[in-house]
Amino acid sequence: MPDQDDAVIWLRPEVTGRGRVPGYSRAQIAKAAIAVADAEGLEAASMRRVATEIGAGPMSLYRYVRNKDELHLLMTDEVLRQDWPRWATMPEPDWEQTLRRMAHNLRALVLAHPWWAEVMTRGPVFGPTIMRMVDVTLAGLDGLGLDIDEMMDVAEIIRTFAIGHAQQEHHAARAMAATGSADHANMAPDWIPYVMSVIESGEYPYVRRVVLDASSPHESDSGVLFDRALGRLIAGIAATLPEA
Amino acid sequence: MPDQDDAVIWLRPEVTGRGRVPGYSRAQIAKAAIAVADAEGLEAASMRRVATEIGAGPMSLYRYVRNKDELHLLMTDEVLRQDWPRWATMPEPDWEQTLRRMAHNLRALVLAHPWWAEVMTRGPVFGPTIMRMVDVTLAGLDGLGLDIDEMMDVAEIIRTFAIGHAQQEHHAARAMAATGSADHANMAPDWIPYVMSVIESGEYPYVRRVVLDASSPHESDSGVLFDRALGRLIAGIAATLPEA
DNA sequence: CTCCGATGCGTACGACGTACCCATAGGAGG
DNA sequence: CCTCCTATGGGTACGTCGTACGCATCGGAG
Repeated sequence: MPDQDDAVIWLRPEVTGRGRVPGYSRAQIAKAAIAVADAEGLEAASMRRVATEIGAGPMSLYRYVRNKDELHLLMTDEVLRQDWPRWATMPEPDWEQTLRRMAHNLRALVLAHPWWAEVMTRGPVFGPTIMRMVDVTLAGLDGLGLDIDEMMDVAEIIRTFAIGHAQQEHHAARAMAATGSADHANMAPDWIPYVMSVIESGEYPYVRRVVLDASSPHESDSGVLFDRALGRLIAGIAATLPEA
Repeated sequence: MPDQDDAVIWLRPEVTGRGRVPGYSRAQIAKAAIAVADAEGLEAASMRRVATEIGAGPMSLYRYVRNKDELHLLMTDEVLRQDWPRWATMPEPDWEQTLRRMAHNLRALVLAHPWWAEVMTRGPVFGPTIMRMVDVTLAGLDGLGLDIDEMMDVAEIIRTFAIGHAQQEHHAARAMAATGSADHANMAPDWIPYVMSVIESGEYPYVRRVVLDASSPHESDSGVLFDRALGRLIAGIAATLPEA
């Protein structure tokens, strides 16, 4: 895990040494915001909500963070920082193994914190641990005859795939949980009648097959589906390496 | 392009035949909302804003759409409907060509309407044209010995990759445009000093190389980068096909 | 002890999503 | 033709949001 001092190198300095001592910490704020987002979604992690969650006034967080977007960056970096033990032993000597581990780590993060994918894909993401992750990944791709742009491109492909696929897995799992449990009527998805009308219209034969012929234990082996697709992607990358 | 009547099969019926005749149309609302989102981002396409844009009152849109989320679904489907000529001639006899065209179409849509990727990845997306797109894609994967789950999985892999990669391209292009044009000081990215501090800290050698050694015309050939990565992915899929 | 800079936070403004209600338009049935 | 009935457009209102601004207060530096 990166040093706690890394938090000093943030968009704003943690402590300045002058004036009143802060009553909260960025890590504390991030943890509270993460808890809210995990339980109720990213949009629930608002400035005011997180502030009241830690017992602070509505405007107090602005001493630690400039925007709501910066709060979300803080949360995103903190999540990765808590997961850092999985990354600390990278890169592997084998570049394929490095990419595999990176992809599986990202997938696990998205499944654990679904809002994380939203922040990671909405725009460029910065933070000390994020940068360290990029550095580790690129280090694992060094010495293959790729220049820095190509290395970054390969890393981005894996990153995009892993986060996007995991996000899709999460949505599928949620949809199945919502349709399967009719007893939990509180989260009955409102698009069910529309999907029914679609498959009854007869104009979408393949969509109909997807809905009706889907194998039930779809989620149990989603991990191996992910790994299989990842293997295909890595094999494709290996095939176009310079010294292959 | 799908029939305009397809709009009738929507989450709510377009016209009921009784009572006062509607003064607006879903297509009109969607077009206005798309214009706003293209110009100022998805979060600017609010209920009130779109309503005033078409000269309606704050609550009038709720006669055409149930939620803000449903407005975004409407926009998303309308964008695809306008792009439908590119899809109407699919599927190709060659499944690889079908996937290639699908991926390139999705990429073009994301680059033309960056907010589109956000809606497509935030949750399950429905709509008549979306369903048709899924149907066409799955039709292109029929007869390869895959069951419907595997066909859907292959399509999702390509879809996830294309949208995610295009979204990343867009962010990279925006970042480069923002840093390159210092004259347009209105959109000076606020993370520049942080990135500078990161590469000056010396702790992130590869990030430093990415920032300093990046080849300038990064965006000109981003299309071929996309196509190369897509080719890798398709080759990987082809290698694991049943009758290969 | 004094000072001064940073902190915590109250107030306030505009924008948001949307629940609720009502006047109204305009085909359907007479 | 008139009447009725239903769906429409929209006004009002409530709670929440991000955040600009200002002020009292705390506590280390001098």
